[in-house]
Amino acid sequence: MGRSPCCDESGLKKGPWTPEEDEKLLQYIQKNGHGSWRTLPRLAGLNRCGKSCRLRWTNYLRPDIKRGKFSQEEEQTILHLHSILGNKWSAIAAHLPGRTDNEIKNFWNTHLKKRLIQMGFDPMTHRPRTDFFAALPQLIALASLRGQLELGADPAAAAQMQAGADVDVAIQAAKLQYLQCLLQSAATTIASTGGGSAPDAEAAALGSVCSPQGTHGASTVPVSGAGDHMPCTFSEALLTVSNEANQGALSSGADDDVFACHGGGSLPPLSDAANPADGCSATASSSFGGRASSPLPWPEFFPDDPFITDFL
DNA sequence: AATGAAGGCAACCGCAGAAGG
DNA sequence: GCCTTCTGCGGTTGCCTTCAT
Repeated sequence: MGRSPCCDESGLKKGPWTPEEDEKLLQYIQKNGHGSWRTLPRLAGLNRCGKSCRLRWTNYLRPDIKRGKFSQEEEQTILHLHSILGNKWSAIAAHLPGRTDNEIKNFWNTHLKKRLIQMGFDPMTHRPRTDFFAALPQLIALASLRGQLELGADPAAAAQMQAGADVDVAIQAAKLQYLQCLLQSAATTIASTGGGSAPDAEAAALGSVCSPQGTHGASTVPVSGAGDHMPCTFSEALLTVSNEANQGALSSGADDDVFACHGGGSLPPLSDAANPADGCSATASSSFGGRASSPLPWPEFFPDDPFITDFL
């Protein structure tokens, strides 16, 4: 490709647009359409390159542009589509009438991305940060070592603890297996990140996301069934929660579904933890894989989680 | 009130693919 | 099939505004 930029001709104005320039461009396009962007500036009497005119039109002057803050529904749609499409801003914008790709990109970079990071999610994969998982084995080993040292240094305490050993060992084993399950999930995520072609992903998005006309909310949850689908990315969790909230189901134990992995101290079955193909091993190729009944830990798994702090 | 830092947004730049000759 | 031109997209930059000290 290597083609020279269209704006390298000297004498063409750059930088912010003046109201007069806006008016000229608006008038011209309303009268004649934009036609060829390259010739437009000359015909419209603008000392700008065509590229600059096109950008100004599509991002600012277009009459159907929606201004103002993004609604919660729009946020959810962006999060969901980004988890599937990645940085395909134009594709995401196509699902948000009145919003430009530039606006969505800016909103993502300045708000949503930071929020995900703050909540411990990788903004690219929408999954818990892998750097935490990378450090987890060492933390576990350290905790184990500390426990053994304490036991060895105090025989009386060791004897006392032996009394409740059966229960403790069982709990610790369960917790360990649960953590292994999480680690397994992280490894799977890393290994499979980036899979899937864009058209496929977009098709999947189209199938599961709101219509362009914006009937969000409950309908944004994948059609596969909110009842048996467990969230595995941030946006899915968000969608599931909001969906269930919309249905007034949260108060009747629906949150047990969303936060089933450890919410309230419940743990996945031990047999499940040993099986990499079960629900505790997330696959990143699609957010909507056939995980019928196994809970996923992602949405609520944080380093400061009571379960984790308790374990360590 | 002044100043520096951080945040937010508009616009630019360069690349890649499509279209046309 | 190759080359050139045009358009669109995503990443990045820089300016302006807001906030904190």
